[in-house]
Amino acid sequence: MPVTQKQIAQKLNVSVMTVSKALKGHPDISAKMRERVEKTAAEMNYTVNVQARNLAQKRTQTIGVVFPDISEPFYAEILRGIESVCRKQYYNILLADSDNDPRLEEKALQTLTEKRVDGLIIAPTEKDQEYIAWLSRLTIPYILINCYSARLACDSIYVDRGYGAFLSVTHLLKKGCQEVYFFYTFPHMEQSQASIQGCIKAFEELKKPRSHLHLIECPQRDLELFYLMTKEQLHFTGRKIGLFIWDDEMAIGCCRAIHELHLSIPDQVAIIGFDDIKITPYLHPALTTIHYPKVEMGQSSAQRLIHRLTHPDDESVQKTALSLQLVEREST
Amino acid sequence: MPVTQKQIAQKLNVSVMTVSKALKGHPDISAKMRERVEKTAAEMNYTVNVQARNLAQKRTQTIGVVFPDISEPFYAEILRGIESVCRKQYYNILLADSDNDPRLEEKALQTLTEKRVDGLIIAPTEKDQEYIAWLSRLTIPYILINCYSARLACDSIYVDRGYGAFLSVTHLLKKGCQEVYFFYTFPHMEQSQASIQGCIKAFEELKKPRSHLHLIECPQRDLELFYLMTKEQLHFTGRKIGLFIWDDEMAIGCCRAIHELHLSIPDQVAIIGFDDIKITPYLHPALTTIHYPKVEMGQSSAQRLIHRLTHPDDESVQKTALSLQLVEREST
DNA sequence: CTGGTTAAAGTTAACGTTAAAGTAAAGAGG
DNA sequence: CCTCTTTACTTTAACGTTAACTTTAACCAG
Repeated sequence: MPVTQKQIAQKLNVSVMTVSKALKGHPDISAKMRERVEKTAAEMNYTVNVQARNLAQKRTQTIGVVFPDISEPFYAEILRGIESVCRKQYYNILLADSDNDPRLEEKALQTLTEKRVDGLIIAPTEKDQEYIAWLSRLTIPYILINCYSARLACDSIYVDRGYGAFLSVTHLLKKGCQEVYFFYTFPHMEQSQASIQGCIKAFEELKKPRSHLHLIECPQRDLELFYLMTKEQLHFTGRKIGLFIWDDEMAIGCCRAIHELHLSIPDQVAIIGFDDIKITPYLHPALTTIHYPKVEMGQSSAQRLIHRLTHPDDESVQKTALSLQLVEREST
Repeated sequence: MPVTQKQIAQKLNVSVMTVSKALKGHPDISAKMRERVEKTAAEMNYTVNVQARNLAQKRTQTIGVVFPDISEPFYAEILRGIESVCRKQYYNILLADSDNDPRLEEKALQTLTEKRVDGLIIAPTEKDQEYIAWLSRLTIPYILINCYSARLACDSIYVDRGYGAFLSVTHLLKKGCQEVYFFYTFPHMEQSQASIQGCIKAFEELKKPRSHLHLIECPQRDLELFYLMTKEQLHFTGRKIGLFIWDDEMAIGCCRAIHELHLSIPDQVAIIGFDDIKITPYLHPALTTIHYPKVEMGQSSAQRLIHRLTHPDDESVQKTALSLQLVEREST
């Protein structure tokens, strides 16, 4: 069993309060006494019991982060952004993985609430009515990231995926692609629908026939699935093909399929991803992609949340869109 | 402020204890009363304060996990293994990232200790004398993974990287490579030294001249660095080159360099990675690698730790080596 | 030497929950 | 009808820490 302040106090024949005050450098305590306490605490291998402290102080100095899948390099980079801000402001992070499952996400939110985190940063998996109702039941400040919903009146930080799609498809068309395929997933998310609209808008602005835009819905975000769907759906007829893929990781699977179909990148097939994860410049061919400001998104969300925590009276709702940029590499 | 049992009790005009017992289905409480309490709790949006409960129960039902870098797909897969076991046994996970920095690792251990996790699973960054001393000060059960040290008398689960290196280099030599390069990092780790010995052993067994084995030490585990080092160190003289790279992710950087040097894989350069992360089959060319039992490592460590927690009297020390396997793909 | 200030402790109660022991009323057995 | 058990709840105390208040003794100006 871990050592407590009480045990230190008994050993030194002082009160528990003296120990508590000494350990946090309270001016009530004389230098001599403080040193004695510190020395004994070190000898006895004392560490505070954060849970007891939190209970007494009625705050945890911790924020909860809920991601669909931490193992995606994409979320890992957002997390770095959050972490760097939290570290400076002495906040701890409690991370929960929803595994892309709305039910697990609710459970994660439940768990974090029970641990009494001071606030939440959530990258939601889904946003149906029920989920929104659940969110509104939260009594602590929270911020949604990587998600946009007009229906939700809460702080959120997102990118305009529709605009990203527009950029991508415009780029593909300008590169001479005559058939454009958009491989997407999460069909129920507003962002997916916005992406589709972005693709269509690009076709309209460049006055290309809509029939050359192929929208391919992948039921799951899975490497093998994107690989198989590409192999199945792609038909090369001599007309240059443009591929816009939901994200960079899935694009790796699609590239594989293109190679196995013996099509050349970027001559016969141009391909563009989304996110700009770290390995994209090293892939063969290096992947053209839409740069997603991941670290910035993490930092902004943490800053905003901490602001909310330290200014509970500020009730304004802030929706921030971060900007996207096309990064041209070898695959287009 | 969150609702407490006290507030529920007041509303129902019963004692706090009745509420507490009712909420956990204690047989002392009548069905009627339990339903009333449950209903009111739901209405008032009550959630337990886990910290208070942990304090009272003197255990957290939580294990701490310390990884050098969660964003590596490698650790993400180990984590999945840990998670699946913990979920079944009703343990929570508290994750900490040491960012490959021994000082941050100590801090992470400190934080987890303060949060009073019941036990720890640690993938250590470094293992100098000071670190070992620090570990021995821990008063809770812990398990080291992905690390082997003869000097440490504690539970550990690891793979024999030396044997992996032996497998790899033997494979490269049998594929006709005449010059073999081993790109490695973390030179102070016992595993790195073991790998070097494994390479040498392969050369000896196949009676190849040691001078054709090139050991390249990369000061950091970084994609750009491995890419640059490959470009700088590789000299193709017509003799087939074999590359054995510290891990799959770094191998992606090396592949990039090989392409830029206009060398063909696997004809002029064969390359083999380590870990078998998810994307390797989809890379172009698909990467030959050593399969690392990541999920199994996670599961075993969690099982072992939970065993230690539930059988505090069992003082045996268990060192488990998991087996490695070569997965041949297109790059060799 | 008095009254007031200050330094350096100590006391009390609280945070939200639970374990353990206690109690009152109802039901059972002889 | 009296004891004995059982049911259903209540009381008390504890977990480890801290906030807020109180005490004690020393110090110092007038």
